[in-house]
Amino acid sequence: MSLEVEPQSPGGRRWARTEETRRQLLDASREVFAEKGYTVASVSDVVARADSSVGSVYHHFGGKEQLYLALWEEYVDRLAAAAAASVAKIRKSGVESPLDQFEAGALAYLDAVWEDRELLPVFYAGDGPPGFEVMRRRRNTEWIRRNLQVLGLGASDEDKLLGAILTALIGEAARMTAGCETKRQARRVARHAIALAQRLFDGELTADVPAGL
Amino acid sequence: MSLEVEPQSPGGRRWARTEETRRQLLDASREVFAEKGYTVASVSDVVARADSSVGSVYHHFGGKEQLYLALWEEYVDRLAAAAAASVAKIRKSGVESPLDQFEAGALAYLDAVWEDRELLPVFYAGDGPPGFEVMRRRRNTEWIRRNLQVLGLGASDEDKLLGAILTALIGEAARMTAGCETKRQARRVARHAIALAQRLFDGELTADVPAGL
DNA sequence: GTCTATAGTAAGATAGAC
DNA sequence: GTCTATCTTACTATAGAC
Repeated sequence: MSLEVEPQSPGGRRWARTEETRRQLLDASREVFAEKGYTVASVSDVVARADSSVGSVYHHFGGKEQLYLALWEEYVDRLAAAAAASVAKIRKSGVESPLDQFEAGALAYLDAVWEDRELLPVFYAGDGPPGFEVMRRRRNTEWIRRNLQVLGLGASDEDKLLGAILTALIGEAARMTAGCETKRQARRVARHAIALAQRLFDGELTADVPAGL
Repeated sequence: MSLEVEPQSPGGRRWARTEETRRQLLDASREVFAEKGYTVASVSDVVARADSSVGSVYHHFGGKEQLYLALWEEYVDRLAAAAAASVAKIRKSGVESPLDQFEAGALAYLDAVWEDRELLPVFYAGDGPPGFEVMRRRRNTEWIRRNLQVLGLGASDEDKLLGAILTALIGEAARMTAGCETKRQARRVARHAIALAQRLFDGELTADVPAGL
């Protein structure tokens, strides 16, 4: 957007300062959105918390909505990365079974949800910018479907429904783990949810997938 | 609220007129909310469509939010009534199995969703008054749990999770049936969803429930 | 890049005539 | 009960100094 060509001062101060402002705003917005929700929270609330200014919000993000969206992007990236890393790791260790890979990925995902549990209600309370809920749903469903296409899910109505339900199932598991006090409890919930998910696959896949899976 | 003691004119005109205004506003709001969503739609839009006035909205409902809520109450009542009627009917005909009763109720529910499919996105798009999403979720979960307690679901974390997931499952089925062109397709989706739901019960209930179920 | 001060806008809500 | 006209409020978004 703006010209970033000016040479940074020794030690990268200039960039560091800019990035710091961005971070401060994101961190503050996380707190404020968590407390008040998107609709009620105002830009003033955020900048007050961040010890920054309205102008900076507009400079860095373009407005309240984009600030919220930026926070969300960071969040989903973090969760997706956790899941992907776990899957990569287990594949490297020689596990080929898609179901086992799903289990590992889902578990890592839900662990990450728990670690960052303060943030989940912000995006799942149904209080975001107009159109956000639809966007979030689409993105989640997309992601689940991509992760499950190894299991041979197609584009039939039945498979779409299954995909949507699995997405919802993971979503409910996420809500519940996010509400857990301890990581132990969260893990328990996660494992149970995954078991339920696998119960849904079972009937669906027995036709095509070798029994050894 | 106001004094309703004045004698109605012959044929109940006075009351009829009042009720008519209420209905016009509800019907108009249904259309407007369906087209623009809650946030974007304004009270003026609604009264324009209803050939009514802002004052009337505030007189009858108290504001935009309460108007939306009234529309929702009507909607959920209609769906719940359809489900309850179907369950009552099948029980009267001698069916005792909770699972069969669940099937009948869910099917009737989803049929009703399809009949009134224009309205579903209004309440499931995540665009309602602040706090609505939470309220809707609570209400749905409550309702599902009440309907399933005959199946012996308790208050453990596991059962809560199962309840939440079943609620979500019905929700996804509802979204999808609402998007179907024909009643035939909708039925297909509904049946499939119910089959998936029963797959979730199966593992859960085999311990307590006689095999004959 | 950061800030303060201000403008602009819109919509929910109310008062009061009929 | 119904309507019109108006008020009030609060926010997003911008302009412009530093």
